Amino acid sequence: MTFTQIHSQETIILGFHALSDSIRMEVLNLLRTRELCVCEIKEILNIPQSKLSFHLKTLRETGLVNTRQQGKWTYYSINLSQLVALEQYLSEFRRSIVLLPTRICEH
Amino acid sequence: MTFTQIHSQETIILGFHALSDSIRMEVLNLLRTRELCVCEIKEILNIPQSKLSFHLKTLRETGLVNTRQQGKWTYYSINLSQLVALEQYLSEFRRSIVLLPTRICEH
DNA sequence: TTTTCAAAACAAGAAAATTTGATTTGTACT
DNA sequence: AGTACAAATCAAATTTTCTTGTTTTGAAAA
Repeated sequence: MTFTQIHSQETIILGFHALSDSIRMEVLNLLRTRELCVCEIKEILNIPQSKLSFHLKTLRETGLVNTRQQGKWTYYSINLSQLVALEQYLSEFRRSIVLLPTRICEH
Repeated sequence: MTFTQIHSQETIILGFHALSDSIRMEVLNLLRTRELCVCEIKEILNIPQSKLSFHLKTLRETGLVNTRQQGKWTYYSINLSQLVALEQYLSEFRRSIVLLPTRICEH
């Protein structure tokens, strides 16, 4: 790769994987304007607690969300920097593209 | 969602899924500066033809690559517009984020 | 029309991700 | 200590994705 790479390719790939699920996307959408605790997300999405926990773990592990524990509750919020990292990866990748004319395979 | 959505959420999710695999990413990288036919990609990546075909299908179905048939060969190239669509989705999503102070769950 | 080669499609098996229900952990309250 | 609730963890079942080897399709050349 010829362009800046702060995050490893593996980190980027895991990030895109985290974004490739509708439940995880819904969670990120909910967190766009405010932090929420698990029980709130669970009630809004109306899914089992362990299922949500699984997806929250994916989002946590890929750095897309932050967590904050307060008493019994755990609050989740968006981690802007990781989102920006993925955005920049795509942006740099796209800018590195050179559209060349058709060619011939030498086989 | 409060912002522009040209592509359906499902299309976006499938797009991110396509980007969440190292072989598919390597293919996209190879296509950054030129189109290549399947046999060329296969030799560069050194993977079985059917395996490559599977991943190329994913890239095709999600609109990330274009194909051009010439004689016996099929040339693959990057579809810029789909890449831009994913980039814009991330960009708009990120810009829609409002970082608010901590709050309290009303449970 | 037979042969050859590129590449898609297919079917079966393997691996990975997701779902489900149950259990555990941690914190606060009595 | 005992109870209650939030949320993580775990194990088993299910589903989806990926891999492998084989077969089929299509285009060109003999």
